[in-house]
Amino acid sequence: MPAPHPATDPRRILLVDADAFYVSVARLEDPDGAGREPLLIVGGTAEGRGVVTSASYECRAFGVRSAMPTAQALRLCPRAVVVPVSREACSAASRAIRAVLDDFTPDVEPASIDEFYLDLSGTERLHADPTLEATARRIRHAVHESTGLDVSIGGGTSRLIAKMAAREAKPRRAAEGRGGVYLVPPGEELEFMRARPLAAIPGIGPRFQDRLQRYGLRQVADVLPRDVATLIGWFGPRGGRWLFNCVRGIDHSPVVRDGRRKSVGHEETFARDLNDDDDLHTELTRLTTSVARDLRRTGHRARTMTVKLRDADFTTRQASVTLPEAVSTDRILLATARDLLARLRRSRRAPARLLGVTASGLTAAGGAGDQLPLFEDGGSLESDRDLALASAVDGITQRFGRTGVRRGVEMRHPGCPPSRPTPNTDPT
DNA sequence: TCTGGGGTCCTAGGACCC
DNA sequence: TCTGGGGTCCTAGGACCC
Repeated sequence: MPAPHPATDPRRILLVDADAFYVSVARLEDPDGAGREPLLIVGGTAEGRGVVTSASYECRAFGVRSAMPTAQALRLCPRAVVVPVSREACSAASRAIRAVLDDFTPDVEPASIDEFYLDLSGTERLHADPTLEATARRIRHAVHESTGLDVSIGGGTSRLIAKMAAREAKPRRAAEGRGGVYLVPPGEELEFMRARPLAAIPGIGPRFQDRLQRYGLRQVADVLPRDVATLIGWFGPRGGRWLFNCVRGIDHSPVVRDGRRKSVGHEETFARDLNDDDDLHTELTRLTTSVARDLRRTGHRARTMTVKLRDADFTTRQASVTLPEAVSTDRILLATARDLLARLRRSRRAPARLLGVTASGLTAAGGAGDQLPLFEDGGSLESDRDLALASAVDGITQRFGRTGVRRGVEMRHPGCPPSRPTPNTDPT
């Protein structure tokens, strides 16, 4: 088989994107409840501060969109039913889709929980399909057979084109049923792009749209007549060049198999703002131990910790610190998080609506660079005892659930219920 | 309308080193 | 005593995506 010729053979990229993913998973999980409800919203509750994670196509007909406050969504569509969906079920569904895609090419890159890029370049003979479209249809069928989920597939010579094409493949209305396949043939990228608004390009959000409009640019067609120098003058070397290529459908970024995870974090918006240091401390402990557990479960250590605080007025601040070595035990992570929270509270004391903890600068536990002797006496931040304790706690948590082990700080207040303000959003 | 939770990537300034 | 420039790391903030 002749090797593919990058200079002459166009790439064959697909974006496989699940339709109404969270709603579909909720329906599969509860066929007799959510499964029978056409007007379905996954997301926060009406009383709470939640937003819509995903809405059924029937709900979208009322103007309901994801990221919209749930209260607003219910005003638009009062008969909608709001349900939660478990994070585990969504992860399992995502893995199940991934497993099907792996049968078609080794080059699968997850872009989010419900989106995957595939590079099918050079697989023509392998699949023996007459066209890329035929392969895409087989993929849709295989995913549905195996998972019960519907996907829409966009395709073309780059990730950018595949992504934008996928939108064209989506079902517009519930009546149209399942999504489909939309491919942009090689050579027709410019024509495909020309007809679209700039806002449709991934990476052009509200802020960039504002800047573009200041120069009278709303449509791809408005940008096409401008030369690179002009665009660089307006949007800087990076932004200008990027935009120049984008509007022509040019994107050379590769599909990368299994990009390494860069960070692990958890955050929570409280049902009511918290201003008491003990309350915040309790929440910080809960979030940090949970991050630590995920870190160990996924075989990571982290060098950088970040604590995020959103004040009642929605001002969001963060503090971070990089440790001399990568760590993964509760003791060090908790001590670090506490320092960071104290720093944020010192600079401004306002009721908090959200607290978040993120670990980044990840390294594989036991991998190269892990546990370098840092101090002259050969000591390190975490003792063997810390590590043994952490793994014992993980064992207990796994067997008895998260209530099996509680931190001392939670037990210090016997009068309080187990310190967990009811999360008002769905657990995804 | 009153704004979730999971992420990635980029920028800019300052520290520090050569 | 004053002065350069490049590279890397760290921190804070922000845009963006699903």
